[in-house]
Amino acid sequence: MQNTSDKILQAALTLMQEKGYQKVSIKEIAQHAEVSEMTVFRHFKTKLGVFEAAVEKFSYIPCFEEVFTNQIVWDLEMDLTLIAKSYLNLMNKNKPIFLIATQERSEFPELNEAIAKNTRRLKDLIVAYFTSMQDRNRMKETNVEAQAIIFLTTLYGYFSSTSLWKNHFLHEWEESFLTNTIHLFCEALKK
Amino acid sequence: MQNTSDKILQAALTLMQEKGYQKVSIKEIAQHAEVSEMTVFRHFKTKLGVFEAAVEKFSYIPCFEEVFTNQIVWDLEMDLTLIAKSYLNLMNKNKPIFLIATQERSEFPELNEAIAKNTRRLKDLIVAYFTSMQDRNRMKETNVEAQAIIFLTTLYGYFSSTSLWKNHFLHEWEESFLTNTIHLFCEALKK
DNA sequence: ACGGTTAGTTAGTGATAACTAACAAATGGA
DNA sequence: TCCATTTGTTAGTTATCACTAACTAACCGT
Repeated sequence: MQNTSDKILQAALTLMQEKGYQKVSIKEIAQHAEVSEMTVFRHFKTKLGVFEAAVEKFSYIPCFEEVFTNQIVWDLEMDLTLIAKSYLNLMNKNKPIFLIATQERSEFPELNEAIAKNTRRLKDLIVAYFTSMQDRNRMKETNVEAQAIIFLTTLYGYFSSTSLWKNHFLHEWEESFLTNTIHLFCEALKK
Repeated sequence: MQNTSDKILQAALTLMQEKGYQKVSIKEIAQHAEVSEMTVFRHFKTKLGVFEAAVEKFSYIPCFEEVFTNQIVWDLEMDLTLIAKSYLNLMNKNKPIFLIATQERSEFPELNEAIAKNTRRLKDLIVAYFTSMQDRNRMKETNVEAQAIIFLTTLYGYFSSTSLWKNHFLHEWEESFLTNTIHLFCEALKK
């Protein structure tokens, strides 16, 4: 069983990813956490305090470097699968924060930065990987940065549309999207 | 010069796409439109009324069918460019509504539906196009629906990330993203 | 059993915002 | 010039919400 603070933060995050920061009231959070309103203020002083503590507690910073140094096997299809899963794992663990960030762009622009920073790091690692694959003569000579960006953008599009929108065109394709996408990239880039 | 109603709707849309529906006050809209608060209520009765009128006035429904029947030349690269531009044109014209929709998912879920419907229509047209290209022996035999979905998801990822986030990994690649993406798809799918 | 920490209750404050009412000023066509 | 429509002004109502204060009840280790 979790303690009072955790119950509050969990409730806050759950409600805010649905409705956004602004539209969730302290009263609502308290009810959802089954504590009194006063308890929330005693633990976190302000509503902003609740929010910041929740973000702090639930944000996930991955270690991509470990993946790239230990799990790469220099087979384009297998490695792209690994990379895609690493990215989606990052985004899924940060999904509540991502969802709040989209609803509070103007109020908390720094929220996005936390996620974007990780994505940029991953992009650089993919660029390095592609370059190395070209050196090993297993990938066509193309602009590696462009390919890395397109790959990440596709994954972002997949994550974003499935997270944000229920009735998207991806409907019923969620399982096979990844394998089809990686197959496409391999067709285009493999040597 | 536009009339009073138009000035109000324009101001409302401009402010709401930045800050969301909830966080924009009637007072703010009135000031931005250079009218009095009362004028806003007299024209649209409620805040929701302002919003609905703005959405009505500024939503854009494209005619993809015209594009597909008249402008297709059965060259994969040229046609994908055309299709991509049609999609981005749709999304850009509906950008204000898209931006509000992302900030008000829970409050106005039907907003997304308006855009999603067009996207699904476009997807079906792309599937038909790909099928026809296979019949003409100009495209590899693959699952056309998967390819159509991946193509649209990539374009959606591009549009979404550039619209929502300032400091994304796409930075500085915005112009050449399209040509690189289309080139990738042609490499993978052309026969 | 005592004392300190933690939580609940209740009442209230101040700010904001949607919306109303009543009246006055400006505008513009016949 | 007169009338009708549109707009501005001001004052007020109602509701919500973040946040405070003061007191009380339960819990828990020593």
